[in-house]
Amino acid sequence: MTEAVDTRGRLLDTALGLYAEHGVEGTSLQKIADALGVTKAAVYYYFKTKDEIAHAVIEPGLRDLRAAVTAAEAQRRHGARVDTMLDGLADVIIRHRTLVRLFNGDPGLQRIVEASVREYGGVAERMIAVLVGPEPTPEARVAAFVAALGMSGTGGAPEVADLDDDQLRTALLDAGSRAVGRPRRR
Amino acid sequence: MTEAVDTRGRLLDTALGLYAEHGVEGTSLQKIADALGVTKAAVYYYFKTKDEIAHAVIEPGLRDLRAAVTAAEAQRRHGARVDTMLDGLADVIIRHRTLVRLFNGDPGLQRIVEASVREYGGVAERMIAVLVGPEPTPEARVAAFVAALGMSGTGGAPEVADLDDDQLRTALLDAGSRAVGRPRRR
DNA sequence: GTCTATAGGTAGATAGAC
DNA sequence: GTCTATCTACCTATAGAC
Repeated sequence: MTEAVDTRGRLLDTALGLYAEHGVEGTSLQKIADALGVTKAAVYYYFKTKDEIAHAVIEPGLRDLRAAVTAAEAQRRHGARVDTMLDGLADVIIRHRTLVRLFNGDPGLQRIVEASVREYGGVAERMIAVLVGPEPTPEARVAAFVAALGMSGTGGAPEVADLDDDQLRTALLDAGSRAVGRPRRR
Repeated sequence: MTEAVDTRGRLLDTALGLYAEHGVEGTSLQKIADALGVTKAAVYYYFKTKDEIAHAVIEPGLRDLRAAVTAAEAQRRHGARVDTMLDGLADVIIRHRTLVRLFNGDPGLQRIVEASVREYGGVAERMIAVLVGPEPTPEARVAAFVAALGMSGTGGAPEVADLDDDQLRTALLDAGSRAVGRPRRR
């Protein structure tokens, strides 16, 4: 614990907020520096390049999602794999509301994610594979995408920002489960 | 019908492709001009500003979506309103695969859309209102967003680009209908 | 209808003072 | 750890030739 404020952490928070507003490619280092109240040169003290900032912004969300996918893959039966996956996805969405929306939508952020294949490791593809299950029909693939993209997009939408974490988590899980054809009992 | 190629139309197609790759704010006039094989000045012959291009790119999709929402609102019973809305949304998604994905995800494009409120007219809000119905519980609101954003995001996803229009349309409609709790009969 | 040329500004990135 | 100053490259946009 240092006495100084955590400038690096504040920088990442600031960058995420600006990404949500202007997209990654629309967010200049100047904008980040201005919003943070420092100069561009100060930003370069923490990160060597612009891409490195975006990379650091998405890292925590990517870590949590990878853990959720791994937990789902560990289940033996298909039904349990799907349930565990959607449950873990809902948790990740709640913990990273803004980030997950950009992850699905902003082309600039997607470019960053795909460029760093090492850490990425195809986590989205693994998630879809779990949701699709052993019979990869077109219908099953589309249903998996609708559930995953619908839950992610909704979790980051400003229109549901008024819901508290528990309400949103439960409602996302219900809708996503129905989309893949596994409605939850009440 | 002119002998000359439709440069203005090619320009809009080119811009949409670049938007999908780099986002609206990451797409410069230079990139558009280069991809088109002309100079920036030629681009300015057709459009006075950068925003005007983005505006023209989204206009056809916005028109079709508005028509679909209006048709749904004209139905008397809630069930018919939802069915008509999802059916119309699926059609719009099929006709504008790339655009609809950006519409939901790219912050730069959303800024353009919201800036032109006249043509916009809150069509997204009207669509959600139709899907939510007379009882706007948090669960119903979330389900409406999951269906709409899930269908839109999936329709523009490169992973389903191999499906033909009819296959994708039917699968999107099935998954979206289940998400809002109105599963279709087969 | 497309071009060259250029204005005026901002981008990412670096060097070196404090 | 943050600053000033600066580089080169690119940006949007305009003026005017052909």
